[in-house]
Amino acid sequence: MYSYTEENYLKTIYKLSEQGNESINTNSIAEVLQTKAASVTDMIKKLADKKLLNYEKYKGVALTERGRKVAVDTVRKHRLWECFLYDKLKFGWDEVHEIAEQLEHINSELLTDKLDEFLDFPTHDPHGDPIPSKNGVIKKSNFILLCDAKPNQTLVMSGVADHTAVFLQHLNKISVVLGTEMQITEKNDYDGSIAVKLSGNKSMYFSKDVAKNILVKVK
Amino acid sequence: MYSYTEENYLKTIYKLSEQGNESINTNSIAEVLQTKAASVTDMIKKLADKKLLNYEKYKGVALTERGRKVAVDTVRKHRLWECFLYDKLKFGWDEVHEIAEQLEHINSELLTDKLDEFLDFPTHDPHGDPIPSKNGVIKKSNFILLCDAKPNQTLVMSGVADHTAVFLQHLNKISVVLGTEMQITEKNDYDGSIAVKLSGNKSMYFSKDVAKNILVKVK
DNA sequence: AAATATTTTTAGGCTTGTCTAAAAATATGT
DNA sequence: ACATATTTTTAGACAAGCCTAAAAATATTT
Repeated sequence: MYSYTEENYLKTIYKLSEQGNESINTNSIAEVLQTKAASVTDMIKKLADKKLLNYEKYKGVALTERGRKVAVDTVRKHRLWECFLYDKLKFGWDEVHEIAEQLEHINSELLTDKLDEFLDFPTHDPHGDPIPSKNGVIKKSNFILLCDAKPNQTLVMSGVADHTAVFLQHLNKISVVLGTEMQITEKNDYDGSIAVKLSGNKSMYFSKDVAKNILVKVK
Repeated sequence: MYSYTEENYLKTIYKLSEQGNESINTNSIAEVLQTKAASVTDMIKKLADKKLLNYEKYKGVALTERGRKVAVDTVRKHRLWECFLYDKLKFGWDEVHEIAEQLEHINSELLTDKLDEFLDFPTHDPHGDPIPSKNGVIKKSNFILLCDAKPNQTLVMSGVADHTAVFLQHLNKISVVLGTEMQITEKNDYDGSIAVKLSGNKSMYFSKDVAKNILVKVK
């Protein structure tokens, strides 16, 4: 239906839209896709011709409903494959993204449905991101950043704001995984660092850089 | 490493080689890949430049050792994915090929290894074809065509010579699956048809057209 | 408001993989 | 063996997706 490249453009524009930006500009797409602005302009025109984007010269782009559907479907496939790689093949959560970048372009609706069923209809991928439903609905998570959480509540580690392998590997190193429970015991205004209490009377410090990339929910 | 298209050319040349032909000619590749001879010539030159094929103008091509390795690895991935689709996702054996044609191009050695392990190191795909080992060795099956088998031996249905969906669906219809046991009770020279006895005192007729596409092994 | 800086688009070109039409080589038939 | 048929290759073109360099539009400074 749509090419590998077209799907990647749509997915990128979708993700930039999710990050708040109303209208997406050429350079930001180029940066994410590691390509040049001129190439982005070419593709934007093509996708606008196909009614997947609304585009006015020099004014940036926004997804149409059709474009959004294609993007969300690609995200759905990506996250389902990540679940497969993590749950079934025992890949680490720092390894799944790269392979899912390829698998997300496999074109078979029946395959996606059967994979979903095989995985027992997961709601979140290994990084805590929600998996869109077949008809394109994404359940908004009510997660907050650890650095914004209040002390003395029981918090459950539920996701990440930084999806890079290096950050995920750092969490591995300090044994922080999805489901880890903690209570903030101390917040230091000076450097934004946070001390928490974990189960079994263990405690741990998070620098601001780490705390601002950890998503938790209040238990 | 190699493009989707390059892998498909190498796989096609490999399969044509397996079917006996010493040197593979341009037109037969074009026919399998549903493309034109001119396109094949272009790609052949490219693959020969990359030392994946031995090629002399107007004399056809043969895989080099390197080319064979790439082709066999693609076949390995294809057949492993077919096992996954059939065993885990419960696709029919007539449905798996088409999807595996896409999945075989996913590029991750670790993924292939972990998939192999997840499937418990299968030796044959859902059509009875052998799965090459990681280092490129294929165990030759000692299967014979049903039409060449002798009467009064116990035969085990073990593979197919025709991999098309229509043939596989026909076998579904007559309930012939891998593992079905039978004994030939009658061979008709006139039309090549064969009568067999199945378990539970059931019997069945195979036309020559069907019998020549069923592979069995003697129990 | 003019000058400067930044962003975006256009113009033209490259590679991959495809095509058609014509030329060249090989194979076949008499 | 020579004419004809078939196969293969070459030549030139096209679409997708990318590039660089230059031009045009927009944004920012002063």
